Amino acid sequence: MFGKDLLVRMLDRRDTLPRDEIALIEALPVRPVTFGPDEEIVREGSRPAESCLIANGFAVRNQTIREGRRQITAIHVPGDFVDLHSLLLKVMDHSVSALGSCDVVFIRHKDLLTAMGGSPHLTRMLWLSTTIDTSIQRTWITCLGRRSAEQHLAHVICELYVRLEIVGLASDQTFAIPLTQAELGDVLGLSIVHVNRTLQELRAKDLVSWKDRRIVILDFQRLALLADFDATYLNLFHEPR
Amino acid sequence: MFGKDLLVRMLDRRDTLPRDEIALIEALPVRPVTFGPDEEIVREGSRPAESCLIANGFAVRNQTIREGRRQITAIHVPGDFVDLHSLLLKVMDHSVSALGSCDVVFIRHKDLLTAMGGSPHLTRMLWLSTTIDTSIQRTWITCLGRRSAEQHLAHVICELYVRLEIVGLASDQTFAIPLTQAELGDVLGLSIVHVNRTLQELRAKDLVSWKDRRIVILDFQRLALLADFDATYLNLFHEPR
DNA sequence: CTCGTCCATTAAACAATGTGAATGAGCCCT
DNA sequence: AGGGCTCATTCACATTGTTTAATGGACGAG
Repeated sequence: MFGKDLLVRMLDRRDTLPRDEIALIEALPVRPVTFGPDEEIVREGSRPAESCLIANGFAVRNQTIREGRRQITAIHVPGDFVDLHSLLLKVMDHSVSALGSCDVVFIRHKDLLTAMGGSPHLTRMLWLSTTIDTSIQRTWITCLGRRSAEQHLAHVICELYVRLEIVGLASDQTFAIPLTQAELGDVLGLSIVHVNRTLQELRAKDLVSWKDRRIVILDFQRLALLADFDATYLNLFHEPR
Repeated sequence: MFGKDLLVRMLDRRDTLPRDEIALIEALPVRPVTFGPDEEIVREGSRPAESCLIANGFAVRNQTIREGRRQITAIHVPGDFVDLHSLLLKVMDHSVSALGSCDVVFIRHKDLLTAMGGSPHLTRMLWLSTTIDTSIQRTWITCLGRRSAEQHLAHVICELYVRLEIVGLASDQTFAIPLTQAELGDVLGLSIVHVNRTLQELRAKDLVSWKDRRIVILDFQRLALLADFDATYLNLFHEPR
């Protein structure tokens, strides 16, 4: 529990985790904390001695720039080891904050190092989880740079659906996520007004419905085609790593 | 040599590499290959059994989208372990190609695993190198999403200068890089025409000169201020990792 | 030398996106 | 019921960026 089961599920989707490695993860001491909407989980500029794993709810990473504007560089779902990289980066160059109410568990770097010390494969699996994050970010770069606002939004919706499905939080073409249009703008790099316009376009084409924090994908196939969505980057292959 | 000295230099800038770990790196068998301009080093969709390190020259990662358009998601300089992540990702979701003439060395995954097997710290240092890539990508996302074309271009120039300085390829506010305006457009997510306009703006402000594949930064301080450039994300801190 | 090619540059029309302001729906608080 | 909030929506207009096309310089091949 405490989200560690979801982490195992997320990793096990990519390569079988042997019993002893699962045991190492389950044995990690955790410090559970619940954050309210918009509360800061990890502060920019801080030097964390622990990493946090999402047990329930959502979190975003954001970089702030001058004049209070910000860009969300990642959306994290339950099972994501949000700032595992702080283990290596030491100083946070961005912050992590809760999207809606969010339960996380903190795990000390010290304990992580101990657990990984005896298991090169477990180390690689955790490394893999950061690598998948990177892969997602590459795709976001492409969406930001070379796709239209409409394609980009469609792409984000497809991605969230697939990622949430892995941890059992999406099915039947629908999922819940507490994302306002303003926050969506910070994800897409668009103004609120344009997010709204873009959302209308997808609605007009009967591709999605987005209401009361719940998204329904009316035609995944057409949505994915419009977005040019190809799930390869999510690394859903189960194989030796 | 073969670029491994640069890799060591790049890592050693972040945490002292003990002699035995340097020896492990130096002992890695390499397969050197030289690529011509625009040649593909790693192909999208392939399943590499080796990772490549840049010894000399530059390489870019790019994702292609419909109609031959593309987005460059990273620029790699000598010393960069370009597709170290293929060790874990297995299937490439993007390609890597040479920018100008580029010498790389390929290192078998098998040999990397062996070298890392006995050294958790070396493993972390290599992991760190992929994590720095991620950090750079996060910053690119922010540039794409929330900064003006002018700021974005200025930011890229500042970043390249700092990164090249580490490996001794930039000094006195100048460095050479074989990047055409079309390619720059694929980095910034802009049209060629707009890249040109944006470059003119920086020239008009006497911030940079960009001619014959050589960039001269006329006023780093003002350029960094304009770009809102903060080098924290490049992790230039030397400390235990 | 001359042709062809690559690259940088410019112009003008057009499309995409941002800004600022106003409105209304829903909801919590009292 | 009323007030004050957040959020979604819409409008008019400003700004930024794209597209297409044309031009000229540099350079290598023949």
